[in-house]
Amino acid sequence: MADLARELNVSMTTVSRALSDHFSIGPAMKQKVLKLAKKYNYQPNRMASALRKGKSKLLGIVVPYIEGRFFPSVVHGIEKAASKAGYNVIICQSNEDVAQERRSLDSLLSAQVAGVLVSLSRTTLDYRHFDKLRARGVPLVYFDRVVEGESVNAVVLDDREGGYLSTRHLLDQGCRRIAHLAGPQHLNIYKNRRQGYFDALREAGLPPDEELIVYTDMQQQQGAEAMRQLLAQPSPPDAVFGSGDYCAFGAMQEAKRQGLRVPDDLAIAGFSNESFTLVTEPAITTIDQRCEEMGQAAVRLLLEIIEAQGTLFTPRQVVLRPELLVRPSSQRRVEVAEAVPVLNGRMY
Amino acid sequence: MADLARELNVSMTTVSRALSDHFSIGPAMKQKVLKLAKKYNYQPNRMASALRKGKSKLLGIVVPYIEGRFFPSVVHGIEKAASKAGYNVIICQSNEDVAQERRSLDSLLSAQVAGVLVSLSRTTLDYRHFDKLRARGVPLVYFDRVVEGESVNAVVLDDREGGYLSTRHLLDQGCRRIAHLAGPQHLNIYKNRRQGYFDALREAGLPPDEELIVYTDMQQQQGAEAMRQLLAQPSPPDAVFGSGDYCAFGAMQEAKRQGLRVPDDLAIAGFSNESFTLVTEPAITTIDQRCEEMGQAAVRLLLEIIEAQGTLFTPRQVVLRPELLVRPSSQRRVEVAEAVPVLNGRMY
DNA sequence: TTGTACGCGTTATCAT
DNA sequence: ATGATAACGCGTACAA
Repeated sequence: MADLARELNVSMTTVSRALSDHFSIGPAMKQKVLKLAKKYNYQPNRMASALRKGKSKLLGIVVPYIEGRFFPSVVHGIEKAASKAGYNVIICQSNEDVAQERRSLDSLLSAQVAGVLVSLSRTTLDYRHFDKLRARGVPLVYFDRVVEGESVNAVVLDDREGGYLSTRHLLDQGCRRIAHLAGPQHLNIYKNRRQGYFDALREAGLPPDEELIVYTDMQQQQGAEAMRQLLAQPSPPDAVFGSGDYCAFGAMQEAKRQGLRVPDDLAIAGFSNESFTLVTEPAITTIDQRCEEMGQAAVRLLLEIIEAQGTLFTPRQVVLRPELLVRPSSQRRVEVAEAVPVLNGRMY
Repeated sequence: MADLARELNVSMTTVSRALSDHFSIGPAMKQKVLKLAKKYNYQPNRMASALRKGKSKLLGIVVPYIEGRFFPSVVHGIEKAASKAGYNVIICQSNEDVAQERRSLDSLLSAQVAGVLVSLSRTTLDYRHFDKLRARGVPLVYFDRVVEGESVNAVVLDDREGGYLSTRHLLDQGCRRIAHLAGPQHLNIYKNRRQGYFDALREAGLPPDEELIVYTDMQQQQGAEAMRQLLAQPSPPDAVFGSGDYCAFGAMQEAKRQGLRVPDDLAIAGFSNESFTLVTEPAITTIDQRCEEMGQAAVRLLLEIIEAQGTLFTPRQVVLRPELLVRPSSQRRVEVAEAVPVLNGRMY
């Protein structure tokens, strides 16, 4: 900037204003400055700007990990929305570890981020480390794995609705003994999916049967193990709603191994729309979590809060509607000819 | 810092030095400062530090997108390695678009990153925008989709070896007419995979047959379409080596649809170890690309260059060895009982 | 061992 | 419409 100012025989103030399109600078001057800036390949130093203004153009993300389908897609959505708004995104992984989550937050604070998006680690039971953000006036939006309550900003999928839709669908297919592979109940996503399952049963006038609920860690093996338990019962289930695709798939494998036909003897539904659910035989009915929308919604909310800095902002919880994807694993009566499922995957 | 200095009746210099563990500060003083810093919840301002020192603790990543299996895993590896070294990572997506790739670089320069990791967009044919980095003294490491040549720093998979291993394996299974679903040849990864295919054939004394090579965009549908073409030929192939898992899967579906048995009538191998390859029937033989290692290796190389700033550093190309994962889609003679394949996927 | 004073690149304030 | 100046938070050359 100093170079430009010298060459144009104006002050740095003028240059700065011209570059940031300040109204008090004449169009002629602006043109001259911009042209010279281009010529010299001037790059604004955002750090200096942020230091001076006390406002950076950085957002922080803290996720448990970047793998599988869910988090990468959400991050994808976040980065897309953020960059459109002129923000860059710093990403941190907590690796499902509170201590690392804490360190990530400190790191982001040091980096002077303008706001933070968090999905809680599985081992986070105490939320005090997030107070630091508040204390420093850094807005926070949770997504998916959130702190419950009206006092936080959060974007979540309606997991209850997802559980409800799945179970309801299985009921519609004529199933009456629907088992549920539940996830760790201290995570509200799994609690809510189970609640949706209960709600659908109740609505259908079926009493919940504890025998039909198996608690798992959501892995494929545990799904298979759970299936073994369920099939060993005197009156085994005629359908399974799994809280996740991996365990649902494990259950399906075990059922097939024992000679059951899917969906005729046993209908199956999973959760998360993992890409592999499209290529199993049969393809697995599942719930799409609107990952990318979730990321976008989270960024929108966060930017809103950032812009409302100073003003009082009433915390808001955004709830996204899940989408039920009906596939052969649960379709007992095929009414319409089914299109061949196609992976719309990337080239790698 | 000013507050601490005042409270301890020392200068900011002393505080600064104590916090950065400078040798000229006595242990007693250090303790006092650190204690008070903790009490006041002091967070260093990295921006100010970076501005002053001209060196930030930020690395930039530019990837085409964050989806599928490959890039998320590499990013995972990068973030892990970077944070271990005290760096934060800013992530940008080019969305396979040169213009956006350019903007991402500008953005990262503005953010004053200490170094950049890039995997080229599919539409990048001209590399001049990367000169800006050099001009500004910002080290650059390419990974996977790289600029060819000895003059750049890069980490790549030995794609040729991957193609060779796959084809060699198919030959070992007794296949003699091995088709190849090739990818866009201006991307070296696909060129190299094809080269490996050629090499294996030559080694086995088989002449390459252009009839057996179909060029695709790597999508599932094109794989199926390619399979149709191949099976319509007078002497159809007895094996297919696909440059990617999606097109290999499309080919397999089409083959099954036409009544062929896999692997007996047609053996199939893909590339990339997408998670779905484990759950198809049969599970698809593929090549693991060592995604996480690639990320780590890229960071290691980048940090080496950063630390060698000023010194002359000879550009280096790191080549990772691919791993062939043999699965039922290509195994004609099962010699050992196969363990049940298990998705080691995350809980979502 | 500690302190003084300046500068990193930018922008807000006040003056012209 | 433009300029002079100070300040954001930190690190360091130099002096003490």
